[in-house]
Amino acid sequence: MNPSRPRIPEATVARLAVYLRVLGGLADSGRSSVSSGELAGAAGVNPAGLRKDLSHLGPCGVRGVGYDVAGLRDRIARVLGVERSRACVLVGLGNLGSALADYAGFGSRGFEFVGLFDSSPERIGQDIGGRPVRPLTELDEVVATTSATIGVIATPAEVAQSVCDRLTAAGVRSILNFAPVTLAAPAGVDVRQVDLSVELQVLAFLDTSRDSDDVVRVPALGGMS
Amino acid sequence: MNPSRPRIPEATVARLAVYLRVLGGLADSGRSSVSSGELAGAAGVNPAGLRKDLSHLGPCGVRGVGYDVAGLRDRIARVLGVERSRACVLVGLGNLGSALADYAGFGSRGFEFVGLFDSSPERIGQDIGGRPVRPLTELDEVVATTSATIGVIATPAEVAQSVCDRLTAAGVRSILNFAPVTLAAPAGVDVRQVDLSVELQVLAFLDTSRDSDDVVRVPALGGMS
DNA sequence: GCGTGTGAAGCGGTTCACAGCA
DNA sequence: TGCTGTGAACCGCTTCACACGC
Repeated sequence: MNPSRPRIPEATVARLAVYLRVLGGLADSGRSSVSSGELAGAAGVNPAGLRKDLSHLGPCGVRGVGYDVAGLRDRIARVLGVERSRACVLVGLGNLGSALADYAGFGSRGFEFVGLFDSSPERIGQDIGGRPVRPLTELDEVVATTSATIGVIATPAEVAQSVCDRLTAAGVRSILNFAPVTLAAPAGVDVRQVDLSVELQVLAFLDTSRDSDDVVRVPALGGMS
Repeated sequence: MNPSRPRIPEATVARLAVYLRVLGGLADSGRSSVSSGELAGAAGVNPAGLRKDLSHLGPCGVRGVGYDVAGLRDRIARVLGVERSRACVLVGLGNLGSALADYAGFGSRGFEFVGLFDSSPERIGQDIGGRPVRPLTELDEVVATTSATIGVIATPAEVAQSVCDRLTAAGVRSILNFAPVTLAAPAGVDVRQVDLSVELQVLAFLDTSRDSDDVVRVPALGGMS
């Protein structure tokens, strides 16, 4: 009865979030319909792959025509669970944490920071993005009263694991971790890791191997006829 | 003759960067040797998978013993191309860009920001992380004189594509993009996308589907003997 | 004996080609 | 005719099991 039960591959879920962003832009500019080809182009993927992704939601287009922009957007939002705003807590308000707290993009995409936490006395009480920074001791209370299920860690690496422990103890079930450490969390808690250095190092590798390849680069290019 | 020529899978490259981080920590704490099991545990992966990953670099352990911490670390660093510091430029010094420019972790992991750029007059001239913010007009010159091949985009979405165009025109070959848009770049230029909203939305999905699954959750748990 | 290195099997995701419907 | 929806082939990564070497 529920078409999303048979499980959606995680790779597809990540792309659905991208489609959602593109569809939002199209809707804002007044478009009412798109083809898989156009949508795929804007999202940077293969049209057939996009249709396969959408097929996990059940039929949602019109053959020979395309997809209804607003309808598809709402459907994806519902599947992702961001059709209404979700409560998040953020721990660690250094440069990165402050940037996240201040980032307007989250609010418009279905996330609201209902609690900002730090352990440093000089940060507590500050206002960031219109919300006060609280001491970590209030974490349990805030998570309980707001029913927040998502936590974001933007602390130094050394304390990230202990923050993770406190978040899970407080009832948070999903964690986005920016600290450069691999976190251990109880079963049933999802942890996603964003490591900025890893991203740069992958780029560095592609960069280096591209350079080495240049030596053997195909010289085939003698005019085109 | 070069063991890394047969191409290393990108998934493996990303994990190599994680191993590198873990090995750095082990070396700092004085450890001289590790087994695949221990290293895999600390990196959050399967031991057999770790050995398979390392096999792409050619034999680099001692059978029956394990891996030499410093030796493996240096070898991975060389393969990734971060054995010496690499020059990067950063465009966009809002909250996120400033956080990145200020992040000490990059310096210790083989990256140096040799140029910070913004188009906003009130940001130009500011010092962030000990470096001055310059106008975008100086981009070509800085890229040329420093031979920077990596660029980081932390601008608003609206201008990200034009910044991407300028970076590639200036000679940058690898781009890390934080703006929530899909960039189009010439062939031969690698673009990696980090979209914070996408990460949160994937978490939201896992969160929602976990909740639905709870209804059918295994009640098997009747003491442990 | 122990832990690395690796061929082989297994699995999931991507691509293709075409059937189906407006 | 045009574009969606999808079964099937294809490809690459992950996992397993075991041979190899200290």
